[in-house]
Amino acid sequence: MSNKITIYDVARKADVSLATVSRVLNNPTRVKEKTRNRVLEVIKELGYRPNAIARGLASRRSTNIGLIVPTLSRASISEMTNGIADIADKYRYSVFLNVTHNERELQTDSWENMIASQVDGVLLASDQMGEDQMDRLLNETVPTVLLGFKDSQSRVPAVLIDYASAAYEATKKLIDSGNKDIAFLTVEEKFETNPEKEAGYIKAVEEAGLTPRVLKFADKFETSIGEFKHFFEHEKAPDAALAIRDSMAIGFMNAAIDSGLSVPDDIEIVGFQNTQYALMSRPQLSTVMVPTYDIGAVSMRLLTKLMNKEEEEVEEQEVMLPHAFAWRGSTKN
Amino acid sequence: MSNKITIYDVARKADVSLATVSRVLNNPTRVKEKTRNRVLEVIKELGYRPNAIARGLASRRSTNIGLIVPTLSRASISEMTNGIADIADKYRYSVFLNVTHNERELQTDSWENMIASQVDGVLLASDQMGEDQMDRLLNETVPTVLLGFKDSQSRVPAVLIDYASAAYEATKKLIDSGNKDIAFLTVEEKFETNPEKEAGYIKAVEEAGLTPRVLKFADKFETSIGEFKHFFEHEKAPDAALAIRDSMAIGFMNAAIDSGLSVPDDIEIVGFQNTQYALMSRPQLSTVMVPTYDIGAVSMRLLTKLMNKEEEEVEEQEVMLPHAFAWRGSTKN
DNA sequence: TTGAAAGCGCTAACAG
DNA sequence: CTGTTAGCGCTTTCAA
Repeated sequence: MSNKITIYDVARKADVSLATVSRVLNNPTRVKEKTRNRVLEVIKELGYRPNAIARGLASRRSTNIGLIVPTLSRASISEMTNGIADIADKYRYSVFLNVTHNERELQTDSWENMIASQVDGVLLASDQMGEDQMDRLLNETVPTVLLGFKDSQSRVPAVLIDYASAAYEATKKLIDSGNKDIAFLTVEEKFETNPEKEAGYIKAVEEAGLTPRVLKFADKFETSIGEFKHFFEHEKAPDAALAIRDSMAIGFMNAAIDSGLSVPDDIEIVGFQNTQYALMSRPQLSTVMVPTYDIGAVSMRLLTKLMNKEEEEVEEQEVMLPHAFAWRGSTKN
Repeated sequence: MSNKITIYDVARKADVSLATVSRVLNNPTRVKEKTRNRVLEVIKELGYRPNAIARGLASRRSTNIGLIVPTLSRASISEMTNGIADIADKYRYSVFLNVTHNERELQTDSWENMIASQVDGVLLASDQMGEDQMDRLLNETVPTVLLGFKDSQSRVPAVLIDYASAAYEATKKLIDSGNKDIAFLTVEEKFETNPEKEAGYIKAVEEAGLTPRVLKFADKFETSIGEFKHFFEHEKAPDAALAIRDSMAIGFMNAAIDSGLSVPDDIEIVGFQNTQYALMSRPQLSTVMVPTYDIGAVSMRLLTKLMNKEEEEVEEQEVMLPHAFAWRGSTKN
């Protein structure tokens, strides 16, 4: 919009047809070097910038991708988005951002419109999609990659970590330290990956002949703070706890300390994600290290391949990224 | 792309011209109700979704806006973006996300291309723009709003808070509590708003006849942690400190506590922004409450007005949002 | 290696 | 209130 200069102006001034100008932009090798240089010069001279919209209409490729996230308030989502943005930039794709707030209403036309015609592919980090919404999304013909969770029926490529194993291993560590009453801190809502984390936790606990203790708190941090306080005033404190998120682990840990317990001596705490939060708490939080940035970067890269049909043959990709652990002050040794 | 159904298909099936279909979509009142309903029905029946790209080309309005941010790793930026996304959605604008990493290189063509033809307006939250870049941005003819900072020459509409006053008032509070050696914690880089905060701090300190003490630490949190530790081992601890960011305040506070000091008795700490971090630290962090979400929401709203030329007459808008303070455990009383 | 010409799917005068 | 007709700025055959 900003530039009134069109491909015609360039063509005229360079004394070639607009087809040639188009070629130097899209298939430079198919234009004689001399002509190409002349055109390039005029382009620079005139400050010509191709109109991406016209290009999109003519070529039926927008070089835009759509990113659907539930919110940006969660550090993990933001970090993923950083990874996506970097790789998208590298491959010259622009990113359409769509924040859904996990609304389950039918009123999802916001992202549907986006998909309708403006994007060549979709990255989906919304972690509370209903089956119905997922179905609608799959009906779209644009390639899609799921970030940090997977379709229950594995119909869609996804990039994630093995949450069940991660939770299993973290719980195992807590068991090996001699803890008997190990709690799992989660939320009521069925986010995509939490059930997996819970399953890993349950498996480890039951294998050890212990009793699972799943505690549910508010999703919203501010609200959960009061619940943690209430918990330590009225319930028996566990020996250890594994939380689905760092922020929840920290809220729980702070409440434990406020109630007079000592971390990690009286109670050990482990979080999930390794956000910046983990380094800010006292003691610093032990946590599952999720390669969040990489999940974003890898899925964007995968999407570029799908958009170019580079791996059309591979029907069902599921990229499992490695996880690790950061053992810090909130656990013993 | 996903839908092969065009406006022609709808027109044919509804037995009207494509112009009429276009009208029911864009100027419903200018179509007889009966016709309108018939068209609407066919649209639904066929599952027709207008192609936004074609629409953009024909109308020369994309209903897209561009959002330029330095990173999403900073909680304040993410929260702003949430506000932007919500209002954009409300006004049916799509958001192009561009993460710059504050690179000062010439290679800024990523956002330049975005602006070239795909957006009707720009929201700029990049807080380290050089004069040259700013100039280039101003050369673009799309309306632009700055978020959380302002153009030094006030040429561009901006939505922000009065950082200088906020810092002044926070410092004043620290002075009134009897502190003499009050430090200001900042970073080396010249982000747009930090000099303002510093100016407010300096003003308050000098007014009270005290000596300013500006301390600079690494921008990256992980790096700064070591520097804080080093500081308390080798330098004289101040009586109080005001930081440019919550995360910095917390890192500094933790280091103070680790060094044997008691907060707030030995040293009072105040942050800036009121992110979730502030509630996670022990003691909880007193901080300047910046209406981050609102800054995003209000600027998006302002941009819609500018894009509709609703306030063309108002040449230089500067929306100053109110700030407040959250006095918590890291300060006395 | 280059040019001519036909659209991409829609909006926006202009008639009627 | 509705239809006709030009484009929007570019890509992409098809010929030359």
